[in-house]
Amino acid sequence: MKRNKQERQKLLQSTIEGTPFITDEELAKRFGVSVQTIRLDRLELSIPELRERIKHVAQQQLDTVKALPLEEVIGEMIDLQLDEAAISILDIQREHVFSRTKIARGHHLFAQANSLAVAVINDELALTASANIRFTRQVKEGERVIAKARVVSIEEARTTVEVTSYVDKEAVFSGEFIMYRSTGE
Amino acid sequence: MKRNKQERQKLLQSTIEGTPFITDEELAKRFGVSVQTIRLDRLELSIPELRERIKHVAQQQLDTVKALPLEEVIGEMIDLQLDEAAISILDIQREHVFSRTKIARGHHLFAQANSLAVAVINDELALTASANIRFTRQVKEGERVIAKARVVSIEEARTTVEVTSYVDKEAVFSGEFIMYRSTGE
DNA sequence: ACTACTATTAGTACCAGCTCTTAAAAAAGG
DNA sequence: CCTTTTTTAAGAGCTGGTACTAATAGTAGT
Repeated sequence: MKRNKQERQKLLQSTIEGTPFITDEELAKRFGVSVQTIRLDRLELSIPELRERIKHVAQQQLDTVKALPLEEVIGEMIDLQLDEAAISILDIQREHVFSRTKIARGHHLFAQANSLAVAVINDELALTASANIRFTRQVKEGERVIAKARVVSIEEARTTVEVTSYVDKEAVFSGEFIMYRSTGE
Repeated sequence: MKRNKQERQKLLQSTIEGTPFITDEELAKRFGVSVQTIRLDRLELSIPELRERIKHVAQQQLDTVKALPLEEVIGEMIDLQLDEAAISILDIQREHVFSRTKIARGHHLFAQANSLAVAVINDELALTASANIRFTRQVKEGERVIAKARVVSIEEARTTVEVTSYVDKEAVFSGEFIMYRSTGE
């Protein structure tokens, strides 16, 4: 049953990926084989033992806890002149793309632009009222998106912000954001 | 040496908090006491053992990773008729709102609508080409947003999808998404 | 000095969840 | 049938502990 082994190992891999906190014993029960077989499989697939897996996950947490401020701004703000202009950078990583095509999902580019539009407003409250956006080129995993926001008009309670995002000087996204603002409330 | 004990326990607490991946043995060396003393201290301070500590940290990581937008669809899909219509639900929680005002950030509503527009397309590849959106009412933490997508026209390589999102039958967001589609590639 | 008490250390048995090794049984293929 | 692959078993050893018992050191009270 060569087939069975291969299939089991594939399943094993994805099972452990999905639920890394699983012991060999539980896996053995789930697949209807002995614990030894599971261990052989892990050996062949170079999957570390439970404790190592847990440690690894925890290590990531320790590493990223300080890097992830659950930001108000999506991407890294590198320039900000209130009511005038702002620039932010977003590195497209695995979590931003469709797993199949590796193309960035639109809402991440939107999020970067939108949060930049919010940040550039020099007021207590800034909310997006409407937006008109275009995705002009696909962005792939690994690319760095630079979003540039420019305030084009300030009216009573509305501000218009234009955001264009680039990868290597090439425009990939552009949008006009009508922002609602109010000092009170 | 009552004092010494108290001081050691305080130090122990902060040491473990700072570097949770430390064994009792290492701690014993660091404080110049026996391993048993460290264990007594942990017992008195209700500090769990190394493995439990690692597990705890990892568990947090796993929780946040799974809560983050790793999903292909933002929100929970509750109805899907390909190339026709789709409905999804998104509960607005703390991570979706501005911490100060508790108002949902626009890009989350956009993300829900956009990913719904992508999902309703019956094709290999579906990308947002452009969108025209309006935020018609603020959405607050705790509210449930129901997004309804409707395919309005299918052309050569473009499909137009209209998405309107509601909270309690009241429209909070609406958008027209021009989607690029292609069976090949 | 004797006693009481706390703090520390030591030692033993046990546990989960493994690794590593040797070996035998079972299944599949030629 | 024999060979090879796959699976299972059995045993020793490891880490980092828990739980429990007991001995020892130090300190204070009377």
